[in-house]
Amino acid sequence: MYTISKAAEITGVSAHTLRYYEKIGLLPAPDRNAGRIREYTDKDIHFITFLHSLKNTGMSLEDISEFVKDGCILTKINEGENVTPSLSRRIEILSKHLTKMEQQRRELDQIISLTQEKLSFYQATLHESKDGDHDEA
Amino acid sequence: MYTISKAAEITGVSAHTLRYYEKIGLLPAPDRNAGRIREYTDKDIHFITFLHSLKNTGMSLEDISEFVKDGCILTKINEGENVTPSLSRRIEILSKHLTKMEQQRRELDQIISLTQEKLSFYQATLHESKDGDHDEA
DNA sequence: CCTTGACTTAGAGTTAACTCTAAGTCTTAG
DNA sequence: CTAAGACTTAGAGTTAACTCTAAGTCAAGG
Repeated sequence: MYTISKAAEITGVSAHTLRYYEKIGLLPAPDRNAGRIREYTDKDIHFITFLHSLKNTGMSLEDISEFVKDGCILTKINEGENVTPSLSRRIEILSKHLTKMEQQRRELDQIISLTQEKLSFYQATLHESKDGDHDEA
Repeated sequence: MYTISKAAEITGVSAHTLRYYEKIGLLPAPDRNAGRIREYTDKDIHFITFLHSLKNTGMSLEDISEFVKDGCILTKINEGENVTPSLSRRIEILSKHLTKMEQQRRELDQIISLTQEKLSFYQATLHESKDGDHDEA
């Protein structure tokens, strides 16, 4: 069990932002200690970290919202609540996001490869120049 | 050779934004037809697409700027201009970005796997329910 | 010749996503 | 008992990255 500031520290999302996310419905409200103070569980922490990853990979809060709510990913879908959208709708949303993420993954891969190439080239150059040119400008 | 609006169409970056990027120094100024109208080459288009990928994968313009300028990735580094930073500095910058992107890729991979799992689960459920439950809410 | 699409500068407006302030309450540990 | 850290609502301020408007110029095509 973690307080909001502890959760902030662990996840890298500020306490302010955690309350903000809760307010806009992006995060489920955590349980409260004696009905007063937020108590984040490991599961909550995990979920927050997951959202943070989605953000880091360039997804907007709006998209994340649709993704986690309608897609119900990582949230309880088997507890008999009647709030889940239809199966085929969920499949549609998840497929859409999957396609987008796979495209993004390809782009990222390409950039990583390019960067690695460039980097090896530089490093080779640095080695060669040990007896000859010098480096600093 | 492409006009700005053609380039916009191809790359998905608006003409406005192309001029904006040029203005803030993110894009090199393309050659002009009779010194007046921007003419984008295939190389320019390629570079713009590359920048767009960086953006899509969540990099800020500031980071992109540092990445493409100091890292000199995809830009001319072998034409005897004295503007390149030192080799070791470039290596440092590229390494830093590479680490960040690799972390991002790990996160993205994780999300993709999770999504794929969820999706197969849904699809299996959909198949099973062919004789029994029905789908639409 | 006039419309279309390119160009310019300068600056205003917008949207997303925070980020903070005010102004107050409550509770527990020292 | 008081300071620290939790909480509340309501709303103001900030930053990034566009996005658009104004108000004008210029050149080529139908």
